[in-house]
Parts: sequence; C-alpha cells; structure tokens
Amino acid sequence: MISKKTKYAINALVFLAKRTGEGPIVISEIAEKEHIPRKFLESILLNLKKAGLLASKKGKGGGYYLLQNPDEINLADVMRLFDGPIAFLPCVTYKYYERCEECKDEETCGIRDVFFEVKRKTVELLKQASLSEIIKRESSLIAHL
Amino acid sequence: MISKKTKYAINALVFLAKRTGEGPIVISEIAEKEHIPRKFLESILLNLKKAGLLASKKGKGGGYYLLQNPDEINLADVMRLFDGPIAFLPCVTYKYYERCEECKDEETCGIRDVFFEVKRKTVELLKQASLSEIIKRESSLIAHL
DNA sequence: TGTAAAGTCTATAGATTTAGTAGACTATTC
DNA sequence: GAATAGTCTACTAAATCTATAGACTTTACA
Repeated sequence: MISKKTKYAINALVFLAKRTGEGPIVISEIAEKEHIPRKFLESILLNLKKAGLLASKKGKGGGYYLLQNPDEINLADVMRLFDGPIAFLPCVTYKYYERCEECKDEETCGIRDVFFEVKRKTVELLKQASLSEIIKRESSLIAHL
Repeated sequence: MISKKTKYAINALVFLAKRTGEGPIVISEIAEKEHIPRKFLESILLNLKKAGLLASKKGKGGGYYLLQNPDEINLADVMRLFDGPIAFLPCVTYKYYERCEECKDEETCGIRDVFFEVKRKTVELLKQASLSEIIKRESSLIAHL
C-alpha cells in the first residue's frame, strides 16, 4: 500500500496538471478541492518543490504550479520520493540496495529472481503513468460510461 | 516492501519444500539454517499452520512439514496472509476493499485505473511463483553460473 | 510604508505497525 | 516420568505514519 502522503501528492499533482496555464494555485484551494488536510499538504508540496516537480510564489497572487510537463511527471518517481523503493525486497532495488541478512547466495536466489521480475514490470507500468496519461485515462473512462 | 515476517515465512516454506519427504523438521533447525530469530519464527509457523499450509507434530520426533504440494503454495497467498493486500490502493483490492475518502468518482478515477493494472500484473506474477517454481529457478540460476 | 496574503520552518504528538522477547503451558515419545 | 517439541498469552522497544501548532519570511499592492 502507498502512504496517504503519496496518495495526496498524486492527487495534488493531477489537480495542478489539469490547471496548467492558470498561474499559481494556493494551497488552501488544493486542500479543499482534493480533501487533503491543509497543514499536511503544505509539507507535501514543499517536498515536491525540493524535488523539482513544483515551483511556488509567495505573497498575494502566489501559490504552487508545475515546473515540469505533465507528461514528464510519472507515478514511479512520485512514489519513490515519498515511500522510498517500489520493490518488495531491498536486494532488487537500484537506489536503495541492501543485502538480505539471511540470504546465502544472492546470485542464485529464486525468491529474489521472482521479485526482480515483479519490480521490473511494476516500475515499467508506473513509469508510463504520467500525469497526462492519468488525465487521458479519466477522459476515456468518462467517455465509456 | 514486504515485512520481515513475510520474508521469513517464504524462506521457511522454501526450506521445508526442499526437504519434502523427510518427515517433520524442528523449529530450531529452520531458525538456524535460515537465520531467523527462533521465537519470531514460532509465531510465523503457527500462522502458516492456521492457514492450512503447514502441519505440525508435537513431542520427540515432532516438527513442521508442508501440508500442501510445493506447486500449490504461491507467493501471492503467503504475502496476503502476513502483509494483507498486495495492491497499492485499497480501492483496487478484492478482499480488503475500501473507498478512498478523497475520491470523487471511483468509476472514472485515472489513478485507480493505473493501480488496478499494476495490481493485476503483480498478482499474476506472484501467483505463478510457487515454491516449486522458486526452487526450479534456483537450479536454473546455478546452472547458468 | 504598512498590512494582508501566502508560502516556509521547526517542533511535537498520538496511533499504529514492526520486530522481537519472556515465560508458562500442553502434548508426545520412549 | 523425564525429555522433547510445539502452543499460547503478554509485553515492549523502535520506527513510521498522519497529522497539528505556531512562529517566521517574503511579496503584492494600496
């Protein structure tokens, strides 16, 4: 399961993506419209800013806006940012690699082999899931109702 | 990431699968050979027994052994047993379904659509990963060294 | 130039989960 | 009946998650 933090981050990003071009959007509006606790959202947006996905403007007329294109921001990156590795085992991650303490031989571990495949497919699907793709799917789902 | 509990459970199951036909294996041996804290392993094996994957015998000559065939026990079931749902969101699980509080319309949610696909593929791969399959992969990895 | 708007930073805190430990109890074998 | 081996109940330390509180800084604009 992803954390609420990650879920909120995704919701906020999709919200901002839908309103690209409107200039900065204030935190309060995102919080209200997306039903996210205001103070919690603050720290989430700050993280997204530090990571280079968002930018902000202070003072009147300020708020947050996307810094990257909606088709460049994908769920794999967002999930990694807040929840860390996507893989089920530390020994099949790239950036968070850690050896399993109980493991005898990593090279020939059948369990690792399975989880490596799962991770590969998962990351592939999540990388394809950009903000644009999510919005496109939404339109498609509405059209088929 | 899966919990240590789940990882230990998988390790113990693969260990027992490799020794099918040898009769009951004592907890201490599994704990030592697989480097799992003894007391922790006890409760894990008890859970696996309650779930019908293992059986046990008390007293001298006792221990644990597989109740199902190694090709009937798969990682999806084991992971669900200890860590609950495999999916990233409660709204795409079958047995643990829960609505997202912030969600406006589940039917047309693009985020949900993506995570549903990820879950489907993940479960498919994990269902295929039986104890036999894991052991087979291990042999295969050794052969290709 | 000052005031309101809006983001930023630091600290804290309750709830839940994870990973384990301790010890008494029960059943079985020989 | 003693040794062996699983079972059951309770507890705990540490980490993580989900926030909340409040003071501070920057900016726009009248």
